[in-house]
Amino acid sequence: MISVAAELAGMHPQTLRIYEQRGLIEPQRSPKGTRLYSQDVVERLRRIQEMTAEQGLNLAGVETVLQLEQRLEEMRSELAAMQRRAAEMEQRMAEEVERVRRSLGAELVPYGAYDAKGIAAPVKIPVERADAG
Amino acid sequence: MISVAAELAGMHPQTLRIYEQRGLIEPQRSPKGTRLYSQDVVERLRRIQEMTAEQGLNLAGVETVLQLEQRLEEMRSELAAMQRRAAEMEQRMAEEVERVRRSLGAELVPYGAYDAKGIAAPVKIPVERADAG
DNA sequence: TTGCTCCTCACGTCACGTGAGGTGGC
DNA sequence: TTGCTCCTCACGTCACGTGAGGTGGC
Repeated sequence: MISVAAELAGMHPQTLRIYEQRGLIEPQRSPKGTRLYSQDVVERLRRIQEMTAEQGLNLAGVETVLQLEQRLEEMRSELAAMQRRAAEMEQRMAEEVERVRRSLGAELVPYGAYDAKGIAAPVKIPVERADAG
Repeated sequence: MISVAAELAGMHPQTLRIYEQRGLIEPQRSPKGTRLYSQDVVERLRRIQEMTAEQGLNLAGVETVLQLEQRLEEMRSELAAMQRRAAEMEQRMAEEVERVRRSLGAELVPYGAYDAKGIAAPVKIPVERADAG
């Protein structure tokens, strides 16, 4: 399996062993000790190859860059989640304002349910106000 | 000035010239061509020294890491701005809802503020119904 | 003159990758 | 046996830092 992975990553098999020793990759092992390389590991190897061969990083740089890229990725998704939440909140708030505004008129009308994300249950509103008679 | 900056950064003066040639730093120049190192540049040099000497990065790695760190910093501030905006919006919306509710008169009384997750709180409704009297 | 600056060239060191050498199981 | 795997050791190369050498202005 090491020869296949090395071929796929464009590297020398011995290089893969060295990278493993340095903790850059962690291939599985067969019961007999043969290294088994998953698709993920091969992708990581390609990424490393790109950094070392094309950009000229050394292995210390590769380690640091991989860590930083992971943090960047985490932050990206955090930011995306935040944007979703903000948009959601904005919409909900706008709906709430609209709903309450409507209730200023002659009648209070029931409004649609909130979605399934653990939001407070909708409240049924009396159709006529007590002093409206 | 190069000797002072080199001393401050713990480097050889010649190393500073090499870093400049590689585009890692950009010191000012006096009218006579002498390099002038600002505090910012010295800080950057210290950061580079940390990466090369302590972490063992080469210059290609330093370049990449510095770029990544800058992007991370930008993202951090973007995230912070986003959080501020969300909190602001939440407050504004809550105020709006409150204001409109008040204008309904005495009967509709909201209870409980919105919680931190931007979830709408249930609304307390007048107990009397038109047909209940 | 001394002590700084500017520059270029050359050497020493170290990290890294590759190859060789020797082993063992299908 | 062939062709793979496992491992360790050693060499070649290259990047990098340092020093030397020679210049010029306060």
